[in-house]
Parts: sequence; structure tokens; C-alpha cells
Amino acid sequence: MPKKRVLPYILLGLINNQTKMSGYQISQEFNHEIGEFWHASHSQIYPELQRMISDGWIEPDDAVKDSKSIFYLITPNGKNVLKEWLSEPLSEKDDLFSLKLYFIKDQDSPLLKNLVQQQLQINSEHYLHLLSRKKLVFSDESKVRDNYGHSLILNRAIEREHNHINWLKNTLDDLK
Amino acid sequence: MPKKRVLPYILLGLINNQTKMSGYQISQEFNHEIGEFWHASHSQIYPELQRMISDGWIEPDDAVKDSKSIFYLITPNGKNVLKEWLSEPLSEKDDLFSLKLYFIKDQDSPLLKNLVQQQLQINSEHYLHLLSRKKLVFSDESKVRDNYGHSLILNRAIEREHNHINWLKNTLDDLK
DNA sequence: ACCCACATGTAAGACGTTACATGATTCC
DNA sequence: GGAATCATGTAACGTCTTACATGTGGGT
Repeated sequence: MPKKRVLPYILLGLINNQTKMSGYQISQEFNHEIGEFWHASHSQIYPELQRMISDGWIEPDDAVKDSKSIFYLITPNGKNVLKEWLSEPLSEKDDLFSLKLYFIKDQDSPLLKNLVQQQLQINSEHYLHLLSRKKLVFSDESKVRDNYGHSLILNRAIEREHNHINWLKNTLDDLK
Repeated sequence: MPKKRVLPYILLGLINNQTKMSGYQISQEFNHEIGEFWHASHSQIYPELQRMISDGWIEPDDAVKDSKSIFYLITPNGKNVLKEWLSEPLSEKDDLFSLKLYFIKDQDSPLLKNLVQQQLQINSEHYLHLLSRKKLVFSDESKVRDNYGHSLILNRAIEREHNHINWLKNTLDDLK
């Protein structure tokens, strides 16, 4: 199976969030908030927008007659595509958790709880995996001495997972 | 300036860590510890090893006459290249901190303290940046309600930076 | 008139993935 | 002898980056 593309869904999500966006505005977005989680250059964005038009996900807004910018609107079909993407199960590999959360505006959306629960599951398994690797690879102090940098980042990774799991649990409680 | 490649330095670091490795062994490594931070498929690794030979970074170990595997050793030149890469200033963009730590075996290496200090600087700046974005974008509660998912991950990102900074500070103290 | 920010687009090349291909060894 | 694993390599393709290219509009 070919690897699932992410960029078109991000563009869809951005247009959906703001109701109406130009290619230039989208490319600027990656310098701000969404830039924490993803990046795309304008040379990627413009052709992608054309593809999305031909797929019927978005359409140019003919109401605005600006000599410079072209604004795009999401179509009903596009709204469905976005919702389906947001509903797809998270994978441990590509880590789309934060990105997808960014596109959920409503506190009461069932997608929200769903995403947090899935991520909690993924992180819990990963946490246990890291603990077992630590036990295996750093079974005694001499191994730590001989691979000190490695032992540092493994401990850091374990702590990070621990923190993330706690945050996810707290967030889940707040959502209930 | 062309974007700096990472893969060859990882291969160099792996070979250096283990003294001697075959392409197959390297590809297996990405299924284990180093896989937390990077991945490469065998179809990338084999040609890369050839390039590294022609650059004089590594050399095949002729002492081992295995009908299957080809083992590679790091050259003195390769050792220098690796050390220089580890000494290059960290950038906020590509986040090579964990990866580079992985290749530092000695607790007393000056590179260790150097890396932690650099990363501390980067994370501290990023932390302040996130706080200012939060103040700007979520200036009142209605903005939070209207972009709930976004506010969640922004708060999560702030907490994560905070945790990471604390860990870096503690680690730095331990190193002194 | 000139410069700069805005705005959109195309082309070439680097990098990485999946798929294709081949051969040796080990285990049953 | 057949299957699975070990081991190396090439080919085709998709994605993303950098560079090239063009035009508009506002400020001085």
C-alpha cells in the first residue's frame, strides 16, 4: 500500500478552519501556529490546490474579484473527506495527533475524545516498550557507562512518554 | 545552501559505536534503539555505504572473509568527520539532539555538556515563543472555545517544553 | 521610476519509499 | 528439497526543496 499523503488534508483543514483562504495565506500559516507541526513551501501548495479542485474538494471563490489573490472554499464533498481523515485511526508511525487536534474546533466533537483515547493507547504501549528495552539494554551499570549518551536519551524518552500519558489522562477527564 | 544530509553521519556513528558493521546489521539497527529517532531502508543504506567508501570515511574489512556479509570499518578520516558533525551547532529546525547524544559513548566527553547546553538554549527560546503565541492567539476564553483543539495542543506543547527544559537542567547539573 | 512585499506558478534535483531481483545459508 | 531468513543490490516512483520565472500593487 502506498503511504498516505498528509498535505492535502492539512490544506483542507486550514481552508475549513478559516472558511476561505488563498494559496499565499496558506503558505504564511506554516510560518505560524501550524508550523509547529508541519511545513510546506508555496511550490508544493499551489499545484496541490489545483489537484484538490479537480478532485472536487475545494472550489475557487468567484465572488471575490481580486486581481492578486485567488481564494478557495471547501465543498460539501471536501468537508466529508476532511471528517473521514480526522476519523481514521491514528498510527504510532506518523504521529498525526497534534495535527488532527488542530483542526477540531468544537470542544464537544466526538472526534476529540476519540483522538485522545487512541493516542493514550499508543503512548502507553510505547512506554512499556521503552521500559523493557531499558531493562534489556542497560541491565547493569557498566552498560550505562559504556553508552552514556544512549542511556540519557532512553531515560529522557521514558520520562517524556510518562508526562504525555499523564497529560492525555487529565485531558480525557476534563472532556468527560 | 543545500540541506545537510543526516543519513551518512548516522551510518558513520553506528559503525563507530560497534567498531565493525555490515549493511544488513545497520538496517536491523533501525528496528531497535536508533529506530526511535531515525529510519532508513536497506535500499538507501547500501548505496550510501558505497559513497562513504569513495569518500574515504569507511573501508571494507578484508580480514573477514564471510561469503555473505560485507563488514565496514571507520577510517581515521571518518572519525574526524563524525566528530565534526557532532560538534556542529544544533539547529531548532531539524532536532538532532537525541540522535547525536546516541553516538556519544563517554560520560566525560565535552561534546555531551555542549549538546545539552545548546538544546537548553533552543528549548528556552521556544518555550518563551509558545507563551507569547498563547497570549496573542488565546487572549480571551471565547477564542479558546472557538478553537478548542488548537488550544489543547498549544498548552500541551508548552508543558512539554517546560518538562524538557527541567530535564536538560537536571542533566547538566549531573554532568558537572 | 524604482524597490519591496504580495502573489502565483514551473523546473530540476535530492531524498526516501516500495517493488523488483538475486543468491547464500539454515532449519525442518 | 522447500521454506524462511540472511544479505545485497537495482529500478521506478512520489514527495519535497531550491531555484527560476513572472506579474501586481503600494510606497517614496
